[in-house]
Amino acid sequence: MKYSKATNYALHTMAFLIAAAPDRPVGVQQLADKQGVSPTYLSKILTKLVKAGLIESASGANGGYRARGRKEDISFLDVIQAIEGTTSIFECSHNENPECRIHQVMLSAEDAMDQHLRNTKLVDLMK
Amino acid sequence: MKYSKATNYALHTMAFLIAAAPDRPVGVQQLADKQGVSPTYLSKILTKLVKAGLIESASGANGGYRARGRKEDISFLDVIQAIEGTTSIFECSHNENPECRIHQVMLSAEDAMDQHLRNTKLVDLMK
DNA sequence: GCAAACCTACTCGGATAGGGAATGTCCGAGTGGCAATGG
DNA sequence: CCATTGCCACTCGGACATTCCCTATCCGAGTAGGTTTGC
Repeated sequence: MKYSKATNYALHTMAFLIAAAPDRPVGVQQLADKQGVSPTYLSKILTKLVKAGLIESASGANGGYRARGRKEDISFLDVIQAIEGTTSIFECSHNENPECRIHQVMLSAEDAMDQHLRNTKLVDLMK
Repeated sequence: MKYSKATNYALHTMAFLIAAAPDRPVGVQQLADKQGVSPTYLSKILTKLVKAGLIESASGANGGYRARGRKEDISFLDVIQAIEGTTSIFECSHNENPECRIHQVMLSAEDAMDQHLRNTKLVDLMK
């Protein structure tokens, strides 16, 4: 039970993009260098963030990635779900019974964590 | 990012053991039948719970497993950590810097979930 | 002693994660030809 | 007629997107043999 490293890279990348000046997009090479991973690998992660609508990409000369929308609204949960998906953290074997108390407890525990991640925005990191 | 099925089995098994009458230990065969897994597989899960001190085992004829200690004190977190271990849910790639703000946010989010799991006891399931 | 029950080590296939190389695809920007226009 | 200007098509290279591949690790399960204990 762990978050993948991709989530880690995604969070750091998003934090960088949000902190960067918004006029010029940032290339994947620069982002990859900063985190010590290959550009190809990071590109896959960035594509997920693009599909989730958190950033936008520009091809061609002077292209790159740029944060999208109101920066103040982007939460940790947005980034995590873009990478990990939105499936629940726990699956009960007794799924024929949606009333399983154990399942309910696990869901509410997960919800407590999600609330925290939803209320913490990436802009909170820089103050 | 998911809890393993073993955790699921462990929780259901613990709930059953706590609900069972405490006088006679329960055999692994009976527990396995109830959840539709092989006895040998469940045995490995039970061994982890024994090592964590949550249950105790009795060899020989009329042996089996039995909840240990005060049932009211056994929380969801106890069972989960017995199976999954206690390592953190998130590892920051920038671990050379323990001050990483992203890491701190993730830890506090995990702590919110742990609090919930720690405060919910298995006896709460039966009322 | 024997059978019931747990304990442990080993194996094994499949799924997933982490990572990289190569290739495909898109797009801005330079370039060059050509026509229109003004002197 | 000649030079300047403007326009259009084409190419080219930079940059993202995607596909394929390999490796390591973990999970879910099962087998086999050993050990303990009650009768």
